[in-house]
Amino acid sequence: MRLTTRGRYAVTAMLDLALHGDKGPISLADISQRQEISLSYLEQLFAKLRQQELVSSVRGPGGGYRLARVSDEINVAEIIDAVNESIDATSCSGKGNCHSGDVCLTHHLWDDLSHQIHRFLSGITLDSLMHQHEVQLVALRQSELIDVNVSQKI
Amino acid sequence: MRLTTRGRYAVTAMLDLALHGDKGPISLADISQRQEISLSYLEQLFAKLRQQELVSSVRGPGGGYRLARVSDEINVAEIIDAVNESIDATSCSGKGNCHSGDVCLTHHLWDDLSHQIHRFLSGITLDSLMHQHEVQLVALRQSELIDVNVSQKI
DNA sequence: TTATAACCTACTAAAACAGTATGTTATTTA
DNA sequence: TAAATAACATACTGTTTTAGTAGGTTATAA
Repeated sequence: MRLTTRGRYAVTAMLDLALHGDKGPISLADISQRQEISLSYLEQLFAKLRQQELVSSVRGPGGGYRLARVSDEINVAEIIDAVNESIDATSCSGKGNCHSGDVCLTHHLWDDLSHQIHRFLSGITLDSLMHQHEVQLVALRQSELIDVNVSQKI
Repeated sequence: MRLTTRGRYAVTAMLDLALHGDKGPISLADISQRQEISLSYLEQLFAKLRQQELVSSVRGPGGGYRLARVSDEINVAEIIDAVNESIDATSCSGKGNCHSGDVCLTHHLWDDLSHQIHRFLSGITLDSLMHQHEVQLVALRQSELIDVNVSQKI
Protein backbone atom coordinates (compact mmCIF):
# COMPACT_ATOMS: atom_id res chain seq x y z
CA MET A 1 0.00 0.00 0.00
CA ARG A 2 1.23 3.44 -0.87
CA LEU A 3 0.11 6.82 0.24
CA THR A 4 2.77 9.28 -0.74
CA THR A 5 3.20 12.75 -2.14
CA ARG A 6 1.57 11.74 -5.39
CA GLY A 7 -1.82 10.93 -3.88
CA ARG A 8 -1.63 13.86 -1.48
CA TYR A 9 -0.78 16.28 -4.29
CA ALA A 10 -3.66 14.98 -6.38
CA VAL A 11 -6.19 15.48 -3.59
CA THR A 12 -4.78 18.90 -2.69
CA ALA A 13 -4.90 20.03 -6.33
CA MET A 14 -8.45 18.77 -6.75
CA LEU A 15 -9.52 20.55 -3.58
CA ASP A 16 -7.89 23.73 -4.91
CA LEU A 17 -9.95 23.29 -8.08
CA ALA A 18 -13.10 22.83 -6.03
CA LEU A 19 -12.35 25.98 -4.02
CA HIS A 20 -11.55 28.20 -7.01
CA GLY A 21 -13.42 26.53 -9.86
CA ASP A 22 -16.37 28.95 -9.68
CA LYS A 23 -14.25 31.54 -11.55
CA GLY A 24 -14.04 29.42 -14.69
CA PRO A 25 -11.24 27.01 -15.62
CA ILE A 26 -8.18 27.10 -13.36
CA SER A 27 -4.70 26.80 -14.85
CA LEU A 28 -2.16 24.40 -13.43
CA ALA A 29 0.20 27.38 -13.08
CA ASP A 30 -2.23 28.86 -10.53
CA ILE A 31 -2.50 25.61 -8.59
CA SER A 32 1.26 25.19 -8.78
CA GLN A 33 1.79 28.61 -7.21
CA ARG A 34 -0.87 28.29 -4.53
CA GLN A 35 -0.09 24.72 -3.47
CA GLU A 36 3.66 24.75 -4.10
CA ILE A 37 3.59 21.77 -6.42
CA SER A 38 5.88 21.60 -9.46
CA LEU A 39 3.99 22.49 -12.65
CA SER A 40 5.41 19.60 -14.64
CA TYR A 41 4.48 17.16 -11.92
CA LEU A 42 0.94 18.55 -11.80
CA GLU A 43 0.67 18.05 -15.55
CA GLN A 44 1.47 14.38 -15.13
CA LEU A 45 -1.08 14.01 -12.36
CA PHE A 46 -3.78 15.82 -14.32
CA ALA A 47 -3.20 13.62 -17.33
CA LYS A 48 -4.36 10.73 -15.15
CA LEU A 49 -7.17 12.66 -13.53
CA ARG A 50 -8.43 13.50 -17.01
CA GLN A 51 -8.19 9.89 -18.18
CA GLN A 52 -10.35 8.90 -15.22
CA GLU A 53 -12.77 11.71 -16.11
CA LEU A 54 -12.43 13.49 -12.80
CA VAL A 55 -11.54 16.75 -14.53
CA SER A 56 -12.13 18.30 -17.94
CA SER A 57 -9.77 20.67 -19.70
CA VAL A 58 -9.96 23.86 -21.73
CA ARG A 59 -6.96 24.63 -23.93
CA GLY A 60 -5.50 27.96 -24.93
CA PRO A 61 -5.27 31.27 -23.09
CA GLY A 62 -7.68 31.58 -20.19
CA GLY A 63 -7.96 27.81 -20.26
CA GLY A 64 -7.31 25.33 -17.51
CA TYR A 65 -9.15 22.57 -15.69
CA ARG A 66 -12.60 22.12 -14.24
CA LEU A 67 -14.04 19.38 -12.07
CA ALA A 68 -15.84 16.97 -14.35
CA ARG A 69 -18.57 16.49 -11.75
CA VAL A 70 -20.00 18.56 -8.92
CA SER A 71 -17.79 18.55 -5.84
CA ASP A 72 -20.07 16.39 -3.73
CA GLU A 73 -19.90 13.61 -6.29
CA ILE A 74 -16.11 13.29 -6.20
CA ASN A 75 -14.56 11.48 -3.26
CA VAL A 76 -10.99 11.23 -2.07
CA ALA A 77 -10.63 7.49 -2.67
CA GLU A 78 -11.25 7.81 -6.39
CA ILE A 79 -8.76 10.68 -6.70
CA ILE A 80 -6.01 8.64 -5.08
CA ASP A 81 -6.96 5.69 -7.22
CA ALA A 82 -6.82 7.79 -10.39
CA VAL A 83 -3.15 8.66 -9.90
CA ASN A 84 -2.24 4.99 -9.44
CA GLU A 85 -1.78 4.87 -5.72
CA SER A 86 -3.40 1.71 -4.55
CA ILE A 87 -5.28 1.80 -1.28
CA ASP A 88 -4.96 -1.99 -1.19
CA ALA A 89 -2.81 -3.15 1.73
CA THR A 90 -2.47 -6.80 0.72
CA SER A 91 0.69 -8.01 -1.02
CA CYS A 92 -1.32 -10.01 -3.53
CA SER A 93 -3.58 -7.14 -4.66
CA GLY A 94 -6.47 -8.92 -3.03
CA LYS A 95 -6.01 -12.06 -5.11
CA GLY A 96 -5.34 -14.26 -2.08
CA ASN A 97 -2.33 -16.05 -3.54
CA CYS A 98 0.19 -14.47 -1.19
CA HIS A 99 1.58 -17.70 0.26
CA SER A 100 2.49 -20.17 -2.49
CA GLY A 101 -0.81 -19.84 -4.30
CA ASP A 102 -2.91 -19.66 -1.16
CA VAL A 103 -3.67 -16.88 1.31
CA CYS A 104 -0.97 -15.98 3.82
CA LEU A 105 -1.49 -15.93 7.58
CA THR A 106 -2.31 -12.23 7.64
CA HIS A 107 -4.13 -11.84 4.33
CA HIS A 108 -7.48 -11.32 6.01
CA LEU A 109 -6.05 -8.60 8.25
CA TRP A 110 -4.69 -6.55 5.34
CA ASP A 111 -7.87 -7.09 3.40
CA ASP A 112 -9.86 -5.75 6.34
CA LEU A 113 -7.55 -2.77 6.66
CA SER A 114 -7.89 -1.98 2.97
CA HIS A 115 -11.66 -1.95 3.22
CA GLN A 116 -11.48 0.19 6.34
CA ILE A 117 -9.32 2.80 4.62
CA HIS A 118 -11.41 2.72 1.48
CA ARG A 119 -14.62 3.18 3.42
CA PHE A 120 -13.12 6.16 5.22
CA LEU A 121 -11.71 7.89 2.14
CA SER A 122 -14.65 7.22 -0.14
CA GLY A 123 -16.92 8.82 2.45
CA ILE A 124 -15.09 12.12 2.11
CA THR A 125 -16.08 14.27 -0.84
CA LEU A 126 -14.40 17.41 -2.13
CA ASP A 127 -17.55 19.26 -1.11
CA SER A 128 -17.31 18.07 2.50
CA LEU A 129 -13.64 19.03 2.58
CA MET A 130 -14.16 22.55 1.27
CA HIS A 131 -16.77 23.21 3.92
CA GLN A 132 -14.47 22.20 6.77
CA HIS A 133 -13.56 25.13 8.95
CA GLU A 134 -9.82 24.32 8.95
CA VAL A 135 -9.70 24.01 5.18
CA GLN A 136 -11.40 27.37 4.78
CA LEU A 137 -8.88 29.00 7.09
CA VAL A 138 -5.97 27.60 5.10
CA ALA A 139 -7.60 28.59 1.81
CA LEU A 140 -8.11 32.14 3.09
CA ARG A 141 -4.48 32.43 4.16
CA GLN A 142 -3.33 31.09 0.79
CA SER A 143 -5.37 33.65 -1.18
CA GLU A 144 -3.99 36.44 0.99
CA LEU A 145 -0.44 35.28 0.31
CA ILE A 146 -1.14 35.15 -3.42
CA ASP A 147 -2.61 38.67 -3.35
CA VAL A 148 0.58 39.95 -1.72
CA ASN A 149 2.67 38.20 -4.37
CA VAL A 150 0.56 39.63 -7.17
CA SER A 151 0.71 43.20 -5.86
CA GLN A 152 4.46 42.86 -5.38
CA LYS A 153 4.78 41.88 -9.01
CA ILE A 154 2.87 45.02 -10.06
CA MET B 1 2.69 6.49 4.70
CA ARG B 2 4.12 3.11 4.00
CA LEU B 3 2.67 -0.32 4.42
CA THR B 4 4.85 -2.73 2.54
CA THR B 5 6.31 -6.19 2.77
CA ARG B 6 8.39 -5.18 5.78
CA GLY B 7 5.42 -4.44 8.04
CA ARG B 8 3.45 -7.37 6.71
CA TYR B 9 6.36 -9.76 7.27
CA ALA B 10 6.81 -8.48 10.82
CA VAL B 11 3.16 -9.04 11.72
CA THR B 12 3.09 -12.43 10.02
CA ALA B 13 6.23 -13.55 11.85
CA MET B 14 4.91 -12.32 15.19
CA LEU B 15 1.63 -14.15 14.59
CA ASP B 16 3.61 -17.29 13.77
CA LEU B 17 5.41 -16.87 17.10
CA ALA B 18 2.10 -16.46 18.89
CA LEU B 19 0.74 -19.60 17.26
CA HIS B 20 3.77 -21.81 17.95
CA GLY B 21 5.35 -20.16 20.98
CA ASP B 22 3.83 -22.60 23.46
CA LYS B 23 6.50 -25.14 22.46
CA GLY B 24 9.36 -23.00 23.79
CA PRO B 25 11.47 -20.55 21.81
CA ILE B 26 10.95 -20.61 18.03
CA SER B 27 13.91 -20.27 15.69
CA LEU B 28 13.84 -17.84 12.81
CA ALA B 29 14.69 -20.77 10.55
CA ASP B 30 11.31 -22.30 11.44
CA ILE B 31 9.45 -19.08 10.79
CA SER B 32 11.40 -18.61 7.57
CA GLN B 33 10.31 -22.01 6.33
CA ARG B 34 6.68 -21.76 7.39
CA GLN B 35 6.08 -18.19 6.23
CA GLU B 36 8.41 -18.17 3.23
CA ILE B 37 10.39 -15.18 4.43
CA SER B 38 14.14 -14.95 3.86
CA LEU B 39 16.06 -15.84 7.05
CA SER B 40 18.45 -12.92 6.79
CA TYR B 41 15.60 -10.51 6.31
CA LEU B 42 13.82 -11.97 9.34
CA GLU B 43 16.97 -11.42 11.39
CA GLN B 44 16.93 -7.74 10.54
CA LEU B 45 13.28 -7.43 11.43
CA PHE B 46 13.73 -9.26 14.72
CA ALA B 47 16.63 -7.02 15.67
CA LYS B 48 14.13 -4.16 15.65
CA LEU B 49 11.37 -6.15 17.34
CA ARG B 50 13.84 -6.98 20.10
CA GLN B 51 14.94 -3.35 20.48
CA GLN B 52 11.30 -2.42 20.98
CA GLU B 53 10.97 -5.25 23.49
CA LEU B 54 8.25 -7.05 21.60
CA VAL B 55 10.24 -10.31 21.62
CA SER B 56 12.97 -11.81 23.76
CA SER B 57 15.67 -14.14 22.50
CA VAL B 58 17.39 -17.33 23.61
CA ARG B 59 20.77 -18.02 22.05
CA GLY B 60 22.38 -21.32 21.22
CA PRO B 61 20.94 -24.66 20.10
CA GLY B 62 17.24 -25.01 20.83
CA GLY B 63 17.14 -21.25 21.13
CA GLY B 64 14.98 -18.79 19.27
CA TYR B 65 12.48 -16.08 20.03
CA ARG B 66 9.55 -15.68 22.39
CA LEU B 67 6.91 -12.99 22.65
CA ALA B 68 8.03 -10.57 25.34
CA ARG B 69 4.43 -10.15 26.50
CA VAL B 70 1.28 -12.25 26.36
CA SER B 71 -0.35 -12.24 22.97
CA ASP B 72 -3.33 -10.13 23.97
CA GLU B 73 -1.03 -7.33 25.05
CA ILE B 74 0.69 -6.96 21.68
CA ASN B 75 -1.16 -5.13 18.95
CA VAL B 76 -0.52 -4.86 15.24
CA ALA B 77 0.13 -1.10 15.24
CA GLU B 78 3.13 -1.40 17.54
CA ILE B 79 4.61 -4.25 15.50
CA ILE B 80 4.46 -2.19 12.31
CA ASP B 81 5.85 0.78 14.18
CA ALA B 82 8.72 -1.31 15.56
CA VAL B 83 10.05 -2.13 12.10
CA ASN B 84 10.03 1.55 11.09
CA GLU B 85 6.97 1.65 8.92
CA SER B 86 5.14 4.77 9.79
CA ILE B 87 1.38 4.65 9.86
CA ASP B 88 1.37 8.42 9.60
CA ALA B 89 -0.18 9.60 6.34
CA THR B 90 0.83 13.25 6.55
CA SER B 91 3.85 14.52 4.62
CA CYS B 92 5.07 16.52 7.62
CA SER B 93 5.01 13.63 10.12
CA GLY B 94 2.18 15.36 11.90
CA LYS B 95 4.19 18.53 12.51
CA GLY B 96 1.82 20.71 10.52
CA ASN B 97 4.51 22.56 8.55
CA CYS B 98 3.69 20.97 5.20
CA HIS B 99 3.05 24.20 3.31
CA SER B 100 5.86 26.72 3.85
CA GLY B 101 5.86 26.36 7.62
CA ASP B 102 2.12 26.13 7.94
CA VAL B 103 -0.40 23.32 7.42
CA CYS B 104 -1.29 22.43 3.85
CA LEU B 105 -4.85 22.35 2.52
CA THR B 106 -5.26 18.66 3.18
CA HIS B 107 -3.21 18.25 6.36
CA HIS B 108 -6.26 17.67 8.50
CA LEU B 109 -7.53 14.95 6.15
CA TRP B 110 -4.30 12.95 6.33
CA ASP B 111 -4.09 13.46 10.04
CA ASP B 112 -7.62 12.09 10.40
CA LEU B 113 -6.77 9.13 8.19
CA SER B 114 -3.66 8.36 10.24
CA HIS B 115 -5.68 8.28 13.43
CA GLN B 116 -8.30 6.11 11.78
CA ILE B 117 -5.73 3.55 10.68
CA HIS B 118 -3.95 3.64 14.01
CA ARG B 119 -7.18 3.11 15.90
CA PHE B 120 -8.00 0.13 13.69
CA LEU B 121 -4.61 -1.56 13.89
CA SER B 122 -4.01 -0.91 17.58
CA GLY B 123 -7.35 -2.57 18.32
CA ILE B 124 -6.13 -5.84 16.84
CA THR B 125 -4.00 -7.98 19.12
CA LEU B 126 -2.02 -11.08 18.22
CA ASP B 127 -4.40 -12.97 20.48
CA SER B 128 -7.47 -11.81 18.57
CA LEU B 129 -5.76 -12.71 15.29
CA MET B 130 -4.82 -16.23 16.34
CA HIS B 131 -8.40 -16.95 17.37
CA GLN B 132 -9.82 -15.92 14.01
CA HIS B 133 -11.27 -18.87 12.13
CA GLU B 134 -9.50 -18.01 8.87
CA VAL B 135 -6.14 -17.66 10.56
CA GLN B 136 -6.55 -21.05 12.21
CA LEU B 137 -7.38 -22.66 8.87
CA VAL B 138 -4.25 -21.20 7.28
CA ALA B 139 -2.11 -22.20 10.27
CA LEU B 140 -3.45 -25.75 10.07
CA ARG B 141 -2.65 -25.99 6.36
CA GLN B 142 0.84 -24.64 6.96
CA SER B 143 1.64 -27.18 9.66
CA GLU B 144 0.42 -29.97 7.38
CA LEU B 145 2.69 -28.76 4.59
CA ILE B 146 5.63 -28.63 6.98
CA ASP B 147 4.88 -32.18 8.15
CA VAL B 148 4.97 -33.39 4.54
CA ASN B 149 8.27 -31.61 3.96
CA VAL B 150 9.75 -33.08 7.11
CA SER B 151 8.69 -36.65 6.29
CA GLN B 152 10.04 -36.24 2.75
CA LYS B 153 13.39 -35.22 4.19
CA ILE B 154 13.44 -38.38 6.34
C1' DT C 1 34.30 -29.77 20.97
C1' DT C 2 30.79 -29.23 17.76
C1' DA C 3 26.55 -27.71 16.14
C1' DT C 4 23.15 -24.41 16.56
C1' DA C 5 21.05 -20.08 16.28
C1' DA C 6 21.19 -15.40 17.65
C1' DC C 7 23.57 -11.18 16.52
C1' DC C 8 25.95 -7.72 13.54
C1' DT C 9 27.43 -5.01 9.50
C1' DA C 10 28.14 -3.98 4.89
C1' DC C 11 26.74 -4.40 0.39
C1' DT C 12 23.48 -4.55 -3.85
C1' DA C 13 19.98 -4.95 -7.71
C1' DA C 14 15.72 -3.24 -8.74
C1' DA C 15 11.96 -0.33 -8.24
C1' DA C 16 9.58 3.76 -7.08
C1' DC C 17 9.47 8.55 -6.28
C1' DA C 18 9.62 13.21 -7.30
C1' DG C 19 10.98 16.12 -10.38
C1' DT C 20 13.24 18.17 -14.77
C1' DA C 21 13.59 19.06 -19.59
C1' DT C 22 11.99 19.76 -24.01
C1' DG C 23 9.14 19.81 -26.83
C1' DT C 24 4.06 19.94 -29.74
C1' DT C 25 -0.74 21.33 -30.30
C1' DA C 26 -4.94 23.95 -29.71
C1' DT C 27 -7.06 28.36 -28.82
C1' DT C 28 -7.63 33.07 -27.53
C1' DT C 29 -6.39 37.81 -28.01
C1' DA C 30 -4.11 41.80 -29.78
C1' DT D 1 -2.44 36.80 -38.74
C1' DA D 2 1.07 36.70 -35.21
C1' DA D 3 1.96 36.18 -30.46
C1' DA D 4 0.92 34.47 -26.15
C1' DT D 5 -1.10 31.08 -23.39
C1' DA D 6 -1.81 26.73 -21.44
C1' DA D 7 -2.87 21.97 -22.21
C1' DC D 8 -0.75 17.75 -23.79
C1' DA D 9 3.10 14.38 -24.43
C1' DT D 10 7.32 11.88 -23.66
C1' DA D 11 11.85 10.96 -22.21
C1' DC D 12 15.19 11.38 -18.88
C1' DT D 13 17.43 11.59 -14.03
C1' DG D 14 19.10 11.79 -9.16
C1' DT D 15 17.75 9.98 -4.87
C1' DT D 16 15.71 6.99 -1.71
C1' DT D 17 13.63 2.81 -0.35
C1' DT D 18 12.91 -1.93 -0.66
C1' DA D 19 13.96 -6.52 -0.22
C1' DG D 20 17.38 -9.27 0.01
C1' DT D 21 22.36 -11.31 0.04
C1' DA D 22 26.87 -12.13 1.98
C1' DG D 23 29.93 -13.07 5.37
C1' DG D 24 31.01 -12.90 9.31
C1' DT D 25 31.09 -13.14 15.26
C1' DT D 26 29.29 -14.61 19.74
C1' DA D 27 26.78 -17.32 23.14
C1' DT D 28 25.07 -21.77 24.61
C1' DA D 29 23.33 -26.50 24.71
C1' DA D 30 24.38 -31.26 23.83
